[in-house]
Amino acid sequence: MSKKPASSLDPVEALRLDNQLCFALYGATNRMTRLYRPLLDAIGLTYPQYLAMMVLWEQSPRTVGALGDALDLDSSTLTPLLKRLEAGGLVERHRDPDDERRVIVALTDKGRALREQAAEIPEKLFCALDMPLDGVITLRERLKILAK
Amino acid sequence: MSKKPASSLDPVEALRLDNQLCFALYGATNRMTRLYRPLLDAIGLTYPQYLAMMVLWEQSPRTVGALGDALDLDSSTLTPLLKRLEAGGLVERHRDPDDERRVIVALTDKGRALREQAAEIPEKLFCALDMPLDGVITLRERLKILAK
DNA sequence: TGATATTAAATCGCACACGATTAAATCGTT
DNA sequence: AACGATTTAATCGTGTGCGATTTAATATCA
Repeated sequence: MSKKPASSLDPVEALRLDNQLCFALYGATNRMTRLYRPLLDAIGLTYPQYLAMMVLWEQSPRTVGALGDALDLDSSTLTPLLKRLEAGGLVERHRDPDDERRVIVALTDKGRALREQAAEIPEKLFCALDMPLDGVITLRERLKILAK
Repeated sequence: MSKKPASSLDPVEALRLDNQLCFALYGATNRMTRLYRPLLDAIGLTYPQYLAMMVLWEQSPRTVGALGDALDLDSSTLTPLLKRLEAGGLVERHRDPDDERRVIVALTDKGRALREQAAEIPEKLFCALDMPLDGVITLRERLKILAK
């Protein structure tokens, strides 16, 4: 029973894959994306597009910057994503007349209507997760701390 | 105090961003990547490349398929990544003589040597995380369950 | 044996992420 | 007003992820 504590400075042990939080996070993210894919395919969204739509369903219109703050993404990622949502008729983009540097993103009727079709997704995903609710909540809260 | 339980079927509440495990996971993964970046830049690896190298430091050689099982990635992602590691002189790739369908990936001396430089990364990252050790361990174990 | 099925990796196309740079608009200070 | 600094998106290049297809090698079984 001479097992060293998990805070061991032993570099070999420290590098083992099983010990890595990063790897657990990576695997969990991969699985989450796979679980969402069939549900999101049905409404024609990718996973990041779905997250962006959730932000907009909470509040629209929003500037690209405000969207980026909510999603922790910058314009180099968001601009092409939003152009695809625009091409799909879900959002409109136009410069803010009060400050031409800003671009305002607003849901279209079609974008708002999509919310109804998306409404069943969280419940379906929870079932697919097959994890007790309190486990999900604990995990989510710890992840929020990690995400700062 | 009439707050509904978190398992509520109310679609509006269910879709709220704050309630989404997927979003917490997304944010945590983003932050983790940002924390790793400066550490990995110093040894010339990207985050997925670092994960692949960890798998190889545990056991080399391995086939592309075995690497994919460990990382939960398929050849369409791994092949280009491995070619970049090969271009950097960290691994060698060659067909398995016993089964020409397989490709064997093996660390080079340079690839093995990199392990020493990477040895300090987990400790540095743990410090950057600023989360108590038991919190990290609990989180990691719950994520492993999620990743199945 | 020989036709067919299966397996393993590579290839291709699309959609992120993100660092670095660019371009335009606004702000701040004098 | 004027000019440099800052802010905001967009653009560009590199590196993932992954579904779908392709190619080559091996396995299966009539």
